[in-house]
Amino acid sequence: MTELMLPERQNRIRARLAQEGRVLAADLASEFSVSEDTIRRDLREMAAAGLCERVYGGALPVGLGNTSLRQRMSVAMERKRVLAQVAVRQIVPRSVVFFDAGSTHLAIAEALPDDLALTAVTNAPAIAVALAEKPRVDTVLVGGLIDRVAGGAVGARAIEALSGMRFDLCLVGTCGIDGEGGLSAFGYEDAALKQFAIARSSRVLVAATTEKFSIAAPYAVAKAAQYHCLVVEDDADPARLQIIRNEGCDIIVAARGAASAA
Amino acid sequence: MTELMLPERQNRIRARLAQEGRVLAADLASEFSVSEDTIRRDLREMAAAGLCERVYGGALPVGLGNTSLRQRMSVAMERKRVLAQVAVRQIVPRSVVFFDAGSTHLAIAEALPDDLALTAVTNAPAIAVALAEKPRVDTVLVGGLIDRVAGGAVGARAIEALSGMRFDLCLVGTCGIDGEGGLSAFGYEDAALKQFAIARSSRVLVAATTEKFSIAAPYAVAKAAQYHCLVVEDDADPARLQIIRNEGCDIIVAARGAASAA
DNA sequence: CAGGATTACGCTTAAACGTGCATAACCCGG
DNA sequence: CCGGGTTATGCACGTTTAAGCGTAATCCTG
Repeated sequence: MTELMLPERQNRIRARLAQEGRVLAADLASEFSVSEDTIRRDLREMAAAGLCERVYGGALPVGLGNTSLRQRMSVAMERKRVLAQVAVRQIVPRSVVFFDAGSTHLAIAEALPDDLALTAVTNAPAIAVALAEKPRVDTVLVGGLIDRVAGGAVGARAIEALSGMRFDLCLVGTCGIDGEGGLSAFGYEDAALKQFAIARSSRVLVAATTEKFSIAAPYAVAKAAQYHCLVVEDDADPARLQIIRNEGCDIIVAARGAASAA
Repeated sequence: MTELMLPERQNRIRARLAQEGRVLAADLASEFSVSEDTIRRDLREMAAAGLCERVYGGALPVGLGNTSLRQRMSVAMERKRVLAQVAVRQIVPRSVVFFDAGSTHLAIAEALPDDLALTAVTNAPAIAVALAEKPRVDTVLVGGLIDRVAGGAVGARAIEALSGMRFDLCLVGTCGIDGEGGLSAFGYEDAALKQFAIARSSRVLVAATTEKFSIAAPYAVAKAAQYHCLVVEDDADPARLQIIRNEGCDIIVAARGAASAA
């Protein structure tokens, strides 16, 4: 077997993932005649780029049931709940709020108090289910083809459905935040929908767990200047927050335990 | 059987849970060639993540987050699962299927086998969430204002979204069945949506628990001649079934215990 | 209420892991 | 041609993880 260049190797790994539904680090190492270390590095990179999901012993393709929202819900749930507690206070009664898909927003939907009257619009079925529990919330579902990874409807139909609406507040999710506070997403259509929702909202709020700061996703969604409020955890890097604050964003730090604002 | 990685194993357990309604630790251990201890660990983790309910000897599925739907689920949960097992066999691979809102259809969505490829269209967020767990199902969400009672989107926007589609199979719910097999619904808009979906489907299947035969809902949806197949429980009144059969419907009786049919 | 089945818990082992570092290949501006 | 810088890779190290085993506690059943 002729020696492969790095991108070739990663492409082959992707192909095998798609074809066989899984890859083992040891297999790949012997197949490509490289050390398992190298393979692990590849898999780590690919996972960071959203091309696969890292598991012990190898990797699995994204969205094979393992990336269900419910699964993501189970990781860092506690942290997301803390963010949600704070974010909920930013919602003014009787306003029209867009809930973007995402586990953090699911936590926010669950955290809504029972006496809060609201018109909620969402493209994520799981969020719609959570909202149905809230007696005073009218829920509008945005239809379209469901993106497994995003966990919500995206694409032309979803955009079309949004085009007749305006929101008082947009809760937009992000897959990664760069140094200047720029948001990015893993999916092309997902990114487009987020941009569209932002453009139709008078106020935009982003809630992000700390790990989002070390993830770079391929598709840009918005710069810091385009959203108004960022809710972060108390272990976020203050230097980076200051940069974003300088762009004109309000930053709310959700302290664990006592959820107080700054 | 090739050795499975941890997330794969847990996914399979989930699949079996959804499909068979329960799992036994001992069975899973021998099936996956791991110790029961490992299986118990899996089940414990899954239970902690809210993916199943731990019981002595194995685990049971846990309903989705929706309370009202969940309540309805738990009432006739077991009966609906039996209906679902039978109804699933009526779904031909690679077809386009409309799932009307309703707890019975939620049970059907959960009962879909993992290897069934399908395009599913639904107006119920809870069903969309269940479908998202199925790796080979493309899910299209029908948007609109959510009707709390029906548990799905209804009204003008939902109708509009449906108007560009045609279905190979329509799983339509009913609130009541009258003496001649006529279907009825509690909601005006809900009834309209059902009629619209039926009109756009080449085949229509109704799954109804026995209590539906003694309920009369205010809005008529369809007569027996308009649907092709009715799945009922084994305690349904044969005389009434015969009347409906005379209208030209196939009737499939789902026997409890042995869910075997042609 | 006794006995077998099932379970949680702590411990152990081997595999897989991430990291830091060294090496070698390559690129590119002098 | 040459020397600094970058990149891909492999290796050694200590760490983490998954899974099995033994034991004692717990649960069902008759």
